[in-house]
Amino acid sequence: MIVNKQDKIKKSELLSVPLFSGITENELNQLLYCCRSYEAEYKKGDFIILDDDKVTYVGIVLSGSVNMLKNDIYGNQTLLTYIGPGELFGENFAIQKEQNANVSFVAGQTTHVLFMAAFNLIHSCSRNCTFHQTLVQNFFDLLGKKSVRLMEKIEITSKTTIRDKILAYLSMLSQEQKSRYVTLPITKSELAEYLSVNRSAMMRELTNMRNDGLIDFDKNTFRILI
Amino acid sequence: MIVNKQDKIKKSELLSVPLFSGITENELNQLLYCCRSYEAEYKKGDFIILDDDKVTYVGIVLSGSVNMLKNDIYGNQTLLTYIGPGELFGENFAIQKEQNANVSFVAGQTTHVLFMAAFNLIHSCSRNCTFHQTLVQNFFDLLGKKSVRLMEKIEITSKTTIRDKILAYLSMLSQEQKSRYVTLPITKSELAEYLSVNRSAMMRELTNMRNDGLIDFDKNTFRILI
DNA sequence: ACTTTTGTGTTGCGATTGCGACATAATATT
DNA sequence: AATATTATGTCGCAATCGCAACACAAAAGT
Repeated sequence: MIVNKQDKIKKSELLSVPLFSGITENELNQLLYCCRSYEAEYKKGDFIILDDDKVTYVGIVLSGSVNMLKNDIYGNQTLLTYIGPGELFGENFAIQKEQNANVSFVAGQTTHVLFMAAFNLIHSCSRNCTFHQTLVQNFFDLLGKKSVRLMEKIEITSKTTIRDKILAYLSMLSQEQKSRYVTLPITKSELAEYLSVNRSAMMRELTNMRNDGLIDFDKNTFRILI
Repeated sequence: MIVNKQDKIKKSELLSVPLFSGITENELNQLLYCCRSYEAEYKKGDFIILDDDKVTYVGIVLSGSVNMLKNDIYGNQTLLTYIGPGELFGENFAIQKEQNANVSFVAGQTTHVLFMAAFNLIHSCSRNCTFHQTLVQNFFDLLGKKSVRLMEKIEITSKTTIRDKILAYLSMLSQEQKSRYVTLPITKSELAEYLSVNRSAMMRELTNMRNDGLIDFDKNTFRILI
């Protein structure tokens, strides 16, 4: 995880962000201006506020990670999903307006974010820039991925036992990281929250699974032994 | 729930679909042609296939409902969400290409669906129709709602006890239907599946809750007594 | 009208889980 | 370097839940 110490990230790095795939450096400059974009850095635990009264922004995680939390009326909190580098958040501007979804975004670690005005991003500007087609397509692709993330979480938490939830989660990580050695992108406590299970019950089950020869782990590194 | 017996639904009814909000009847005609749209009717339990090899279509539920299911590699099935009149499904065309999400759509009852080519829907056609701005905006709003639906499910299933899950679910229904008398849009068996709990355990808890004076119910009608 | 399938409701039992309490390790903060 | 905070690991106990099995009602298909 590389944290950029400069105020502004290099253009070349921005070009590798999925949202800008197929966009040239020239177009990117126009685009960033068009969408009133700016960058910000957050430390672990910082709340990331999206609403700027008049303009609604979407955030793109450049480095680090952002946790998406939902609070219910009783004050309970659910970790909906976490957003990694290259991914979008806050793109559901419809939500914020129509109903109070009580979704909040919190930096999971030191995190660099690029903000852009959502409206300008998806609508052609007066100059009818050529890249809007590409951009809209990319935007939809990212939305699809976000949706997949939520569905993954549902699939995982739908398992009835803690053991099955852990296995489903590790299996997902294994696919993502293309290895049977996987590194947790979150703390074990956060994992328990993500799986919607009691933390100590999860710890107990983890050691049971190790004793049963299903998995092995040390700190945040896990090995899946089938 | 009105099921249209005709082959084609009236234009005036289509205009009331959220995706077409702000679109004139004239524009709608262009649009439907542009997007190679067609209608289909399904009976309860019918699988709805979206992939048409070359063009990927999105579906709009005109009447009835569609259940969105996810199958894992072990053959387990999860009811991700259900899609009601005016709502979209299959819009994540990015998903089907990039990774096999194993999502399938099944009619929950007699259901009328309008299909449209997704690409043409979000991209301006050669004639640069004026309504594309509006359409893209509507599309995003609907995607946001879909996302909210998934988050709702996560919030509900994240509760630790069956009782809390039921209460969270009924509270959501109550908000939707703007009444403390609510009608289940799905069967009780499907509800258990949606809540990711054992059906008989859910039944037991329902009667417990009735005995404790929390709720009352008859068939598919529930009353919330706080 | 009859049969088959699907949905509803109930119960006992054993397994799993949440909870609370505690100790220690690791990380931040000053 | 000292202190505070957060994360990790373990355990006993009581509550909850999944499971299996059954009976009956409702709906769908013939």
